[in-house]
Amino acid sequence: MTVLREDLADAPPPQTYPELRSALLARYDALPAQLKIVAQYLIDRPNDAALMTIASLSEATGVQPSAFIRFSKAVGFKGFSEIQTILRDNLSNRQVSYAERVTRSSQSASLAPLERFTQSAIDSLNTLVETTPPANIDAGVKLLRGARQIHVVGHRRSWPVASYFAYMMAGFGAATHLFSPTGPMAEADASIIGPGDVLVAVSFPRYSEETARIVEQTTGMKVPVIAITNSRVAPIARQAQIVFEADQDEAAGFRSLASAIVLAQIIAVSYGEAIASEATAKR
Amino acid sequence: MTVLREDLADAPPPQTYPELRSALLARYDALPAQLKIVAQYLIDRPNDAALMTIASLSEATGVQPSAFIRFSKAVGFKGFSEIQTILRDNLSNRQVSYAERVTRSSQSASLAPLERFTQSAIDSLNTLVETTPPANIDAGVKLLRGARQIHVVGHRRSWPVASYFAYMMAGFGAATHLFSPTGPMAEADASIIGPGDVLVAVSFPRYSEETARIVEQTTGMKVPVIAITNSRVAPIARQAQIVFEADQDEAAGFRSLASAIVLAQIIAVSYGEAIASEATAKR
DNA sequence: GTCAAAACGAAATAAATATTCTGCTTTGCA
DNA sequence: TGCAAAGCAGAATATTTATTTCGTTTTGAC
Repeated sequence: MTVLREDLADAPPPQTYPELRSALLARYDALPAQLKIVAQYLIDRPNDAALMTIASLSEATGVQPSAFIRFSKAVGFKGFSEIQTILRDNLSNRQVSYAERVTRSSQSASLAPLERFTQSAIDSLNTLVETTPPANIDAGVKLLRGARQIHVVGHRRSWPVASYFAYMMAGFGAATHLFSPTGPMAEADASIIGPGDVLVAVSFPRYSEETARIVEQTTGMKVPVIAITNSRVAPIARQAQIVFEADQDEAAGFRSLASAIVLAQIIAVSYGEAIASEATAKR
Repeated sequence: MTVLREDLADAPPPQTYPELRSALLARYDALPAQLKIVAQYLIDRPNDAALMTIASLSEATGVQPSAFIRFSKAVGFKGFSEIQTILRDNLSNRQVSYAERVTRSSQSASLAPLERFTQSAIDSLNTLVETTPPANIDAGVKLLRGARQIHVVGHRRSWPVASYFAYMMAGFGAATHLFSPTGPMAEADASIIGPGDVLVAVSFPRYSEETARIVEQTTGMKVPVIAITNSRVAPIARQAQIVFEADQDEAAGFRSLASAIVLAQIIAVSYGEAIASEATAKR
C-alpha cells in the first residue's frame, strides 16, 4: 500500500547550506555519475556556484544543463534555483565571518601558522617570477632535451622537490633516474652517470654533502649540471651550467618549499611543451 | 561649439567595486532624485544588491526598474547588468587583492609557464588560507600529539608532500613511519599500524588505489585518519576523521603542489610549536 | 548475451529578468 | 505663468536563463 522507498526521500529538503552540504555528502555514493560531478562541484566550490548560471556551471563541469535539474530533483528540490538560493544565502552570511576573521588575525601580533606560511610562500613565489629569466628556462629545457639520460639528486628537504621533478619528467617520457634519498651508497651511484647525460641537482641549506659530492664527480666527467638552489653562491651553484634560484624568506625559521616545487613544475612542463610542439611540427 | 560637460563623462567606467563606489560618491550630489536612491542603495548594501534582481531592487527601494537602467547609463555603463557583475565579483573575491585579480584576468591562455604556474599557485594558496578552519588544524595537532606512532602515506604526485611531512615530523621528534612510495607490497605494510596510532594520508587525483586501500584497512582497525586531499568527496576523505583541503585550480592541466606542500608544513610546524610550548610550560 | 530500467544529451519550451519605448509629469528658468 | 528640458512610471519588448521533453545510450540483473 505505502510507498517503500520513503527512506530515500528526505522528508524535508535542506534549507540551509550546512544541511545541504551534509545531505550531499550522505547521498554522494548513491548518485549516478553525472550527478556526482554536480555534487562535488557544489561541495568544493559553493561560493562560485552561488553566482554562476546553469550554463556557465555546465561549461565549468562538462555536465549538461539538464543534469543540474535532474540533480536538484534527485535531492528533493523543485529545481536548481532552489539550491542556488541556499548557496546565495550562505554567501551573503559568510562575509561577516570573514571580516571578523581578518580583524581577528590582524589584531594578534603573532599570526597563526596558517597565515604566516601562506603569506611567506606567496612572497617567495612573487620573487620567483621576478628573478627567473625566461632565457634560463629555455636554456635548461634545451639541455634536458639533448640529454641521453636525466639524473636527479636531492636529499632531506630537497628530496620532495627532486622526486617531484623526476616524477613529472618521467611522465613526459624522459629517460629519468632519481638518486635514492638515503645515501651511504650515494657516492657509488654516481658511476652510472655517463657522457651525454645531464644532472639536475636540488640543494637547499643546510646543504647536503652527498649532493655536493655527486655534483663534483659529475662535473669532473664534463657532464652538465642544472642546479635548483637558493643562491648563486650555494655550493653546487658554482659548478653548475645553469642555476635556478628559488630562495624563500623564512617564516619563523622554517623555509617554504613552495617556490622550489613550483619551479620544478615550470621546468618540467616547459620541457613537456617543447616535446609536444616538436611532435606536432613533425607531423 | 563643443559639448561642455565632457568632464562628467568618465572616460573609463569603473571596473572594480572600490572604483565604482568612489565614482558614485563623487557624483551623488549631481544625480536626480530617483537615481540618488539607487546610488545610495548600491553604496549602503552592495552585497545585497549583488544578488537581487532589478525587480526586487525596485521593490526594496520604491524606484521603478527603468530608473536602474537610466542610472547605469548615467554612470557610464551599458546596462545594470554590468554594475551587478562588479558587485558580484566583489562579493566572491573580496579577499583577493585587486592587484592579483588584474594579473589573473589579464592572464591569456598563451602566457609563459613561469607566469602561469606561479599565479596559479598563488591563487591556490589564497584559497587555502580562506577555506582552512583554524579549528581543523588544532584538531589535527591534538590527534597527532596523542599518537603512539604517526604513519604517513602518499603515492605518485602526493609522494613529495607525504615525504616532506614525514621529514618535518621526524625533525620534531615524532615517532614517524613513512610508507614506501613504490608499492606492490603496500597492502602488507598496513599491518604495522596498531592501536593508538594515527595515519596521515595524502591523495590527489588521479587517486592512488593503494593509498585508498591502506586508509580502508586503517579505519577498519578504528585508527584515526587525517586526510590531505583536494576535496571532501575524495575517496579517502570519506573515512577520515579530519580532512584538509588543498585544492588548486589547474593551469594548463597541471595542478600545482604548492598549497599541499605549504599545508603539510603548516600542520607540522603547528605540531612542533605545540610540543615546544608544552615543554616550556612544564619547566 | 538480452532485456528492462535508469541515465544521459540535445534541442524545444517556458519562465524570469533586463532593457527599451512611449507618453505624462515635474523642474528650472525667463 | 509659460515653455523647454529633463525626469519619470508603466507597459511592451528583447534577452537571458531555467526547465521540460524526448530519443538515444548506458548500466545492471538475469
